[in-house]
Amino acid sequence: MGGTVRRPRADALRNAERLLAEADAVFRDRGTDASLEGIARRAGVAIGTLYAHFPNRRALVGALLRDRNDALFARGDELASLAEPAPALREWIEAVVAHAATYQGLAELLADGADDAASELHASCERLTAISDRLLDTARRTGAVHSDVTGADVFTLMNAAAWTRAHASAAQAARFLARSVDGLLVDEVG
Amino acid sequence: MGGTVRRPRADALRNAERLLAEADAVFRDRGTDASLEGIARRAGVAIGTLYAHFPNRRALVGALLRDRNDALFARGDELASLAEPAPALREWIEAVVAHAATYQGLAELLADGADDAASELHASCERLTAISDRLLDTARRTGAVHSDVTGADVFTLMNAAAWTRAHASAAQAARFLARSVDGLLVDEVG
DNA sequence: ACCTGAACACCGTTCAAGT
DNA sequence: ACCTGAACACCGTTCAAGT
Repeated sequence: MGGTVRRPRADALRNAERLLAEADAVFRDRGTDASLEGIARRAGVAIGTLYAHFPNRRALVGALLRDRNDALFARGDELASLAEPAPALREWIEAVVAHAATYQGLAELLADGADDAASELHASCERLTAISDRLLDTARRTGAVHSDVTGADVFTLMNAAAWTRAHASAAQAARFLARSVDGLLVDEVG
Repeated sequence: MGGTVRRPRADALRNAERLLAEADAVFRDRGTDASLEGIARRAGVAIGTLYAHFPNRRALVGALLRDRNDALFARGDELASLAEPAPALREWIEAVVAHAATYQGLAELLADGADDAASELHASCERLTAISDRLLDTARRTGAVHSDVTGADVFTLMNAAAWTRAHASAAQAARFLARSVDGLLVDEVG
């Protein structure tokens, strides 16, 4: 109460930014299990500085994802107000899968984060599930989707598909995702 | 040529068996990424002994799986000769998923092993895919399964489902698997 | 023929000391 | 207010020396 928010020191800000930039590069290359010491080294700071800014690996990943998450949530809200709910749901799932596959290991962090309230990624997992539920609701009203599918089901599917992207050929992963999404939708046969 | 196969020394045999027993226990507990040093310690041997018997982690996992794999392959051959191909395929998939989920991390080793001819698990991955293809063939002949599904698709699905078992609630994982298998089968509606 | 364990290179995490 | 880097505890992997 009455505590003034101090603006961070300029060097601290610069260090945080360099750490994020190097972490992004390294995680894209080697996945979210990559060495944190290597990231600090590449950013030109001591390992203690990395821990001062990001108390653990998930916090670092979470910071890296913040902007992309916001864009994803906004896109989800847009899609929810679209005329055709089936393509909207499909596009939503594809966007989230692409997101969850940006780093190898991220799908695991997300899947685990949904069930762990202490995870730095927990809130975004709940948001992804909630948006999925919303898209399903409208899709259900037009009979485009099977009636018993939940947002949690979609969240599970998205993580499994993202994981598959890192552990199967691109072709196999694409087939898996397409088949999974088809399984949610009610056959549009005459 | 003419080389006589030497029977291993009794102590070497005992060490290998203790290593396998402890590795199984530890892997069930902590997954296939668990410390090999810890396993050697628990088995009462030096770390070099573990490496002498099993040159790498995959070789250790592979040795552990040998018996279970044989049982699985035999079951697959049985199922292939069953009258009703749809339930046979379903049971096959469920058995393999249970197998691939015995250790956390095993689904990843299997998925990666399919594309890596150097992996100690490669041969069993190919066998699982081949048996899946056989079951699909007979299922296709009775029109029970979608015509474009391949053994590789089923293999991918099984790994994704096994991975999900370790990274979602049991209920979610079961729903995911059930929905995925349903997606393979042609609707049996009148 | 097999086993031991030191040796090397690496890592996560904390925290006293500096600026 | 922030940064440094030593300290501690741990690990994978190899290989010379022993039995």
